Amino acid sequence: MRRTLSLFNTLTRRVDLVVPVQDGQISLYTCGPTVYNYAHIGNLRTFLFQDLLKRTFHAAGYEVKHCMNITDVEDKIIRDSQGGLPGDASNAERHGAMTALTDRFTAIFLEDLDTLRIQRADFLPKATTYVPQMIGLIQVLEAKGLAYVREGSVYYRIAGLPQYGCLAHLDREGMQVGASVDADEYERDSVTDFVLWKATKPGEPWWDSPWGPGRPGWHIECSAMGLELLGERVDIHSGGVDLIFPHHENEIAQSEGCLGHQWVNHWVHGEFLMVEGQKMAKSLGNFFTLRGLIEKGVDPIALRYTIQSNHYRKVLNFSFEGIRAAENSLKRIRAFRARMEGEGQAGGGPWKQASDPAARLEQARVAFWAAMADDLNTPEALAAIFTLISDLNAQDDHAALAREERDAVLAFLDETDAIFSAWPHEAGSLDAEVEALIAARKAAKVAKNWAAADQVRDQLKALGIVLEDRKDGTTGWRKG
RNA sequence: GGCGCCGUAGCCAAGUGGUAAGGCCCGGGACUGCAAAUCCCGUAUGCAUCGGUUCGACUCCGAUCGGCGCCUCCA
Repeated sequence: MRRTLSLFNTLTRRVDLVVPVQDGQISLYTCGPTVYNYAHIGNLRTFLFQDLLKRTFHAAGYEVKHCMNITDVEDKIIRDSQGGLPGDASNAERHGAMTALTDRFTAIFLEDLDTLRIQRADFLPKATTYVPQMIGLIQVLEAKGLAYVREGSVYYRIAGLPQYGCLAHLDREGMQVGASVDADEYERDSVTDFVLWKATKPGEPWWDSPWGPGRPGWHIECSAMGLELLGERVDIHSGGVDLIFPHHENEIAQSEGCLGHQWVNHWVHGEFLMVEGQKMAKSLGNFFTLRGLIEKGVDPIALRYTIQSNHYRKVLNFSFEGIRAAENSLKRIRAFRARMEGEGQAGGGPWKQASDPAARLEQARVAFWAAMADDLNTPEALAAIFTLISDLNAQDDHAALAREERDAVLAFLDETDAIFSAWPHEAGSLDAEVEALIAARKAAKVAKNWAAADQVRDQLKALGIVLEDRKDGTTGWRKG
């Protein structure tokens, strides 16, 4: 069974149904990191949103071909990697220094993704390995009259492409170009033209090209890798809102200028993250990396949940209070899972009303998917899970759910966890040890030696195990 | 100057023409040796403010106040 999904499309500014170019298959390009430093949690919000997007399509029955590039040549990378080299260093040495930096931070970035349970893309191309394709693309643009050379650099001629501005909804008349830092640095025909190939400068690594030594511009990287790995028609292209202009607008200009037809059907952008009500900035002391937060005791999965439980198109205000709320929300879902994995024990207090667990479950599934299909409305989708939890907890208190009903609920939790990856089945390898301690505690309880009984409970709590006494006199446990 | 977003309970947050989902926190009760988990009850006469349209508006329109983003560094 395949579900249809709709997403807000920056191109149309509407929530549009996603209709794949190839039935049942989604090609997804997401702009990856520039690997010159640690990713901060704002960057990671975008990657978490894209993981949600990808996993949702996968869970909805699509095959997803995902490409995320690694930008490993760029101004800041050059700035940070070339400092220790002598002025007469060879080009090979310069490339070596650049690669040393980018390899290091690429590895760190991938570790961060693993920590957050972000699935690896099918393709993780490095820009530096696609320079020939970039040069080829620029040559096509040159042949079509959309690019021109000035002093060893190549520029895109915006005036040659009528649809320029269609993504950002900007028109050239309304653009304020005075703020451009580079405005007079290059010999462009128009200040709005952008660079495709940069002529080399002293102290920079370079590649040979038909226009002399130089290096690719940032925007051309994504066009080249996207076209090469995902083809001429891509279903979804995604990034942070700040990439709408100029990066994605320029990608469209390059790719469509080259192809002569539309390249990407759906452009999807994730909003920014703020910290405690302010922009994240090193000067404000609120600049967080994943590793920094973990050092402060933040559970990375709580961060994942915090970010994914808010809508991706709304500014998210990160706070430690929010992390705490997320941790407690997750406890509730996980405790419910543990309860469903165990056996029921009826006999609770008052309740509102009986329900048919199977019908109630199906209702939750329908609500969950309706929310996810409507532009990834995760707050509403999670609400469907929480109301199910409340209803079935009450139900199970009174008339214990049968094994097959519990298994059906667990299947739904697995189905939703395939997207959120925050309430998986936890294998209990400590069983024997824990059971022995529980037996010891039971003996103490029978002897009404409460102090000894509580000591066992504290001992297990220190190991991350929470005990739950049941009505029938047995004791259950779970990680918590 | 141009384009655009947001303002819902202590905190987070969905809804967007038919009378306020959900989570966290908090108070009361049940259960328990005490807990934990769970359940039951309670917690916004109101959705920034002021007007307008409508049988009816948080939801549409206008104005105002407040916060934010983009207009070639940026997730």
